Amino acid sequence: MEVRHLELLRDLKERGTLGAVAAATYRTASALSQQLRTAERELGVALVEPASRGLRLTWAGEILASGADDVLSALARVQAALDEGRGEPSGTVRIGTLPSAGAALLPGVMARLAGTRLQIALEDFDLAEADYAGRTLDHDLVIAHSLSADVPAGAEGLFSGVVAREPIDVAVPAEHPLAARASLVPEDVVGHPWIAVPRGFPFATVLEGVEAATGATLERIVEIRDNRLVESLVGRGLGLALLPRFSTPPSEDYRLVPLTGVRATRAIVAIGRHDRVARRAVSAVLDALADVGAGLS
Amino acid sequence: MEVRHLELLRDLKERGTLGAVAAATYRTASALSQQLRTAERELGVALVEPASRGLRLTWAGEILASGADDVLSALARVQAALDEGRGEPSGTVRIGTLPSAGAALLPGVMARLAGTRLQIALEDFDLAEADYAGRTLDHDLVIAHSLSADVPAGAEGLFSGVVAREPIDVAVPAEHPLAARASLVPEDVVGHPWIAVPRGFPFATVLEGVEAATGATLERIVEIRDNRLVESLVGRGLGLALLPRFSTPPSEDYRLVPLTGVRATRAIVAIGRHDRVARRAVSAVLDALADVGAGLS
DNA sequence: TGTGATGTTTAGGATGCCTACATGGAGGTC
DNA sequence: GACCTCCATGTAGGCATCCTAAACATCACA
Repeated sequence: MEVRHLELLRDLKERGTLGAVAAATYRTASALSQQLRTAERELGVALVEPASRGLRLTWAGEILASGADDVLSALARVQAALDEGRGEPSGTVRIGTLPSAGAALLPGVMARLAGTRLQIALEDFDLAEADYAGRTLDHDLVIAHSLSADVPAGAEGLFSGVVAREPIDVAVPAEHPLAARASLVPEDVVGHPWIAVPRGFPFATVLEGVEAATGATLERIVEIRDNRLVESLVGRGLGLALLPRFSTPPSEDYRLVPLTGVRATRAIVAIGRHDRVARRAVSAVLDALADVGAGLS
Repeated sequence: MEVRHLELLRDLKERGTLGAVAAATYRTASALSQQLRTAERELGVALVEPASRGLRLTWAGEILASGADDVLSALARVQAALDEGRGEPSGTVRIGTLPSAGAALLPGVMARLAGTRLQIALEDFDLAEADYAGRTLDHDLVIAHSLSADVPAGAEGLFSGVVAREPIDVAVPAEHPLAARASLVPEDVVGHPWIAVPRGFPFATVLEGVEAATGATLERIVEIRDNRLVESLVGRGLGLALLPRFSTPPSEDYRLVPLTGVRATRAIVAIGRHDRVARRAVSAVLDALADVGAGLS
């Protein structure tokens, strides 16, 4: 019963194919195949079986794969205790983030971490809510968001902590009749053209909420993912759009007006695997995130 | 952070010297010394330091040694889950026992285990209560007893489960005036010669309880450890003695009379290290022990 | 029926773990 | 103080293990 084998089975379960695990761990598929063989010989049980083009875990493989988390977390806790005793945490923390929240949070985090021995490796990606969880395979911490709950879809088994709650406002062109309003309700915004996002992407549920509340169907003139592009389209007066308050820069071309009467808030959530979050360096970054997040609202 | 190193540090902490660990794990001290060096190089911290003739753990070594239990227990739980799925447990369970409780319990346990694939390796030793805990290093399960609490002295960090509660009776020679009594109180038994046990050994606390309750000092004509020897001395009329009810055979030469008015019960307790008790084979034996123990009272 | 993706096999090289033996220091004994 | 024992450490070499590279086998899909 070796930790290496448990880890391999867990990775295999998560990444699906030997090749993917091999690439992620900088080894060859051959090495992993041999490790699986060795583990099966030592334990006397089949751990994987061929399934279509790839492999599937047997019941025994499943047991070991799910047990791996406990073992690796225990190991990570020991490492954390050691780091704790050694003083200042150090090392590189790999962060993946959705762009808007990253823009709002990470400058502050980096500033707070300047002068420490912590390094940040940053990557950004714009995904559907449910896809952020998968990126925790490649990053220690993933900054995701959730429109409906405090845990993003798909992140149920992971560590997750709400960093901030960000209102989602209606971006109104400066000359638009609604631009002077202090706040808007769903009935105000129907009948105007909208710059929307594709289904499943951020804020789509808010638009659907507006439709559900009014019974109307919004006129979606385009479907755009990138918020900068949305901003410039709104600025040119092409229509209304939804934009997150903290990460949208002020502009003379549009105004952000709060939307009430439907749920128009997203939770910005940091998610990660338990064994990685247990690292002292990672939890230090998490603290910094929470700090900066609290300062936003 | 390798499990092998954690285990080594834990063993070193428990057994005291590299040589003792080497003997217990069938390796040379040189090998272990090299392992310590490797671990220190990998972690970048000193784990041990010379102290008098041997080694002492540094603060970092202490952290890893205490973290080892969590990690090894997690591993053992995975193994147990695997065994569970595989059906019947198998393997050898090493039991150490105090002789009297072993005599009362183990025939029943062995009978219950006949026909399974479980093997029992048995050893017995007569020790002071506080010394049983140390034997869990060499046995999966140690059957000990406790006169005052439900956990034997020294076994605080270990798994422990009460298997049975055994009354300690007064063994009275058949012709003795007290032999016909249905029960005795402390006042009844002072003024008679006693066959006692050395201080710190089983039942000594009961005798001290009798003295505390009456204010008298008992006349101890001998101090004997072995219960069989005590039985024969009582049978010859040399004096009164304390004997455990379940593990003392009936005889025409003496009678066992219950003692009331002082705590005269011992808890027969199975103790073991968490990672070993997590083994499915061990917990199966534990179940059998509890079964047999429940049948005694 | 090819073509690409996937896992497996084999051989060989690098690394790591362990034993045997020699060395050095610390305590205890006469 | 000389000697002995216990304990840890250093060195050299054997052996197992883990990995890579390359060829192979299998399956799905077009």
